[in-house]
Parts: sequence; C-alpha cells; structure tokens
Amino acid sequence: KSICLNFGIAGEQRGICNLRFDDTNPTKEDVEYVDAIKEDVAWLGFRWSAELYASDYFERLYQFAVELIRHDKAYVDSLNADEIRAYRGTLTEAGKDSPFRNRSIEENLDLFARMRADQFPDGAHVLRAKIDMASPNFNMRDPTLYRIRHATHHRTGDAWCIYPMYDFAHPLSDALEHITHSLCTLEFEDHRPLYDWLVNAVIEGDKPRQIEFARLNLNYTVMSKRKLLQLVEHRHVAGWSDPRMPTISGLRRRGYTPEAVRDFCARIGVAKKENVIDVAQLEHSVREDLNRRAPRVMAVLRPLKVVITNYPEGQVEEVDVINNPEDPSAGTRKVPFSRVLYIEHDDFREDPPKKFFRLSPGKEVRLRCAYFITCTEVVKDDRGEIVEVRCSYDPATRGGDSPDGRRVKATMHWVSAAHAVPVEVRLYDRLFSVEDPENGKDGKTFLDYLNPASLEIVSDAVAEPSLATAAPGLRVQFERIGYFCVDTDSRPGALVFNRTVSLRDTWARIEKNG
RNA sequence: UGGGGCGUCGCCAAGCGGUAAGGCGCGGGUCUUUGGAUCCCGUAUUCGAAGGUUCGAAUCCUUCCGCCCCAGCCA
Repeated sequence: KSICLNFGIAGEQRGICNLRFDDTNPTKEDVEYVDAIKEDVAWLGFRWSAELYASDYFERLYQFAVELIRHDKAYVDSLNADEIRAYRGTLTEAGKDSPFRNRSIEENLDLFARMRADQFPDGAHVLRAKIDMASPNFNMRDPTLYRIRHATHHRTGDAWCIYPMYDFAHPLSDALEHITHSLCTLEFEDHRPLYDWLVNAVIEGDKPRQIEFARLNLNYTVMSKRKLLQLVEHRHVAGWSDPRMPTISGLRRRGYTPEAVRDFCARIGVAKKENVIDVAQLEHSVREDLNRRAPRVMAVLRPLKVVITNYPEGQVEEVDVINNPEDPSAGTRKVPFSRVLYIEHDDFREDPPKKFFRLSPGKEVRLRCAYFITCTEVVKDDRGEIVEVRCSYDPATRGGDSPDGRRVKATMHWVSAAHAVPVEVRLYDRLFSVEDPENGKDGKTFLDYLNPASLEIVSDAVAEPSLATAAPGLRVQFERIGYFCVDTDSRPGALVFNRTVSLRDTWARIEKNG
C-alpha cells in the first residue's frame, strides 16, 4: 500500500520517488531484506529515481549532531538505559532532567567526538536532544539521537561505532534529499513534532514534511512483520514467499499480478481511519484482472472416468477450443477428444438434488467445445463407489451445438484420458481461521488460529496436453474451478499449480442456501 | 487518568453549510458453449450520541461516548 501510494503520488504529480533504506541500526540485519525489497518494488512495476541508504549520510548526520551540540540543543548523557527510562516520567508525570543535561558545550563536543572515536563501550553514553523533559509528548522528552553500537554494518562495515536513531536520521535524510512529502503510518504521528524540531534546528530553506496515513490490515491475515517472521522461523510456512504469505513475493508466487495488486491498493483508498479490508476485495481485483487475461484450460482435479460407448474405439479427433471468451484475439487451440475421458467427480451425481444441472443418469450435458453426451450407465466397485460413468454422444453436436436447437443446462470441462497430463495442484485456504488473528483472545496467540487445512495437495489431477510445456509463472484459468499459476519454485520436471483464487461457485451457493 | 489521532451502509470510502458519490460484499434478474464473466436493478430519510447555531448541518459550536497509538540506547 505504501509503495503504491508513494510511487503513485510521485507519478501523478510528475515528481520523483526515491527508494531509501533507513539502515540506522546495524544489529537489525537489513542485508537479506534489501534485495528482496528492491525486487518486490520492481515487480510491482515501479521505478525509483535514486537508491539511497541512511548510511550514505552518516558523516553528514554526524556533522548535524555536532551542530546541535554547538547550539546547545543536544548533550551527551551518561545515564544507562534503565535510568533514562526512569527519568522519562510516565503518562501523567513529567520527566526529570538528567544530571548530565547541563554539561558544557565543550565537554559535550569532546565526549561525542570520543564516542565516535571508539573510546567507550556500548551503552556508556548516548547523545540526546535537549528539548523538554516535561513535554506531554514522550518523543520530546530529550529523545536519544545517537547510541554506541559496536557492530558491523552491512554497508559501512566497522567505520562507525555510533549510529543515529531513526528519529534523528529520517527527517534530516529527507531534508538532504529535498523530499517534499514524507509519508508514513499513523503510529508516527507523535513523532512529527520531533521531526519538525530537528528540521527547523538544522535545515535552512525548503523543509520536508511528514504526513501520516492508516496502514493496511486484511481480515483472516497477519500483517505484523514480527509475527510473519515467526511463521517462517517455526516452519509453519515454507518461507517468506510461501504462497499463503501476505508478502509481495508470496502473492507473486501465488499467481497475483502486479496490476491486480496495484488495482487493489487504488481501490481501498487512503485515509487516517484504522481499517480492516475484506480479503474479498483483494480477491476481486485478482479475479477481474485474471479473467481478462488468463487463458482457459481444461483440467480435472478429481477425475471420474467417462466412457463414450458409441464413440469408435481408438479414434482421436482434435476439437477447437476457445482460449479466452473475454479476449477473442486469444484464438483457439486443438484439444484431443477420444472414447475415454475424465470429468470432475463433482460434476456427476447419481441422485441429483434439485437444481443440479450437471451430469446424472439420463441427463444430457455439453462437453465444452466437443459434444453433447447423455449418461446411460453408472459403474460401481464392490464398495459401491462410482468408478466409471458410461455415456452416449450425439455426433451431430460436434463443437458443442445441436443442429436441432436442443439445449442443455450444463457445460462441463473434460480431459481425454489417453492424452491427460498429470499435474500436482495446490489448493490454498486462508492461513488463519479467524477474522482477526493478530489479536488473540482468551490467552490465545495468532498461532492458535493457524488453519491446518490452509494447504491441500491434490495429486491425482490431470490436465489437457497443452499444459505439458507450461512455463513457471504461467497463469491460467482451469475452467469452472479457478485461476492457477505454475509454481516458480517447484522440483524440476514437476508440473505444480498454485491456486491463485477460486472462481465464484454459484452451485456452492445454491447448495448452501437451498 | 497526560498527549496524539479516529468515528459516514456488513467492509472500505467520497463529502468540508445547501439537503448522503463510488467500490467490495450481499440479494434479485438478464444473458451465456465456464451455474464463471458480462449487463441491469436493489441494498444509509441518515452520517458515534445528545444538545445548540442556522431558512438549511454529516459538514459550525458544546458536552458526552467509543476505538487506536505513545513511556526502545527498534523502525
């Protein structure tokens, strides 16, 4: 949402948007995420003007800090972390000045230089802004600007042992880049006074300003990075790009298109109200996009054998099948038809309920782009399970139309048994079973709400032969089932499809509502 | 309880003194060689509540209620 917002506004205003990593804390292992973030932003279709890092400004930020000290607006505090917390006060009580608050400018300059020169251990001192310990806003109670951290930074190595805080680096980095609008989420509203204080203290001329908006929340979904990290670390999912993850890489692997994600972000709007978007909204954007562009293909998840008794043994004919009814320019393809076929098990009912239009004994239906068939016999095994359905076909209906104007109420997808390509299909359900998994109730944590059925692997599925050469990343629509994407990360030689999103199943609704 | 924000249809969201846009969802219908899609129609006499100002208020004023964020040497 933030990526689309920032690049979107820059684009609309004919401005530019930089990609900056606020890598102010060397212990937070930013490295592994930098490339992933760049890849994700690029995949979404945005191009940044400059690739920058807060660490690029370490020297200049240091000079800004020195300048603050010279103006008596910052000081070195030698209290430890616990003491600083104790001095900070509470929601209703003002804080107290640190005993080190009135060190001379010279002493502060000297100490700060020695902090940089690696003369103190971690935690010995910090640099603090000298603002107001009685401010009702905690961020103004002499916030920490620099801390000593003997850690190797992924870009500056061991050049520094003091590192600026985000609150210090962010506004000043914005100013250095001549940022006009610095967009961030609501929880930083309380930081804005500090942002402005710093900018006003050291920046001349045009000043950046911070504007906050409400972050995105989705129901049935966990968005907290901390919690998603747990899912990855505890192997509840296969990684950050697991198709069930609400990450860009997860959505990508699942088969979402950048256009769909951007459309979603445009539709949900931007405001300051806390919100929980219905995932149906996201699914709508994907369906709309994929409906327009995904080629149709026939596949059967749970095959039921159908024998066309009056179709010549050994005969094979190629029928023309339309690739995408939403896009005539997509053309047609040839699909082999023969005496033995597979249809979806769900598409046959021996005792059809009311309003069930698909195949049942004596009923005539259309095999898409092929023929009308009528069920003549049901074959069962010893246990009474239906193992085969025998039908007759009407040779006059080739292509799927009856010359006598006879109509059927159902059109079904099918696959020729002899030509079927085995595929593995992964069906995903919501990772969490409750609308609001982030906030556990009754002592439960989000992990207690994990949906054990979030991944179902269907291994008996078969598809029409055209899919044999499907490339990873290819998105298709399995007729009447849903949109699928060839997995980009599966074993060589295996044809694995991730279900992106299912088609709306009206029959399910009829069954449910009676 | 100090401070900062926010409250308009089930979920989002326009509106900013002139008499409640739109989207998702849902319901109904049309059409259909996907029971998909398409297309049509319906979905808030009311804007957290109560007072007040005004010819006129979701929009202004007052009070109240509810929800979120803040006491990292995290971002």
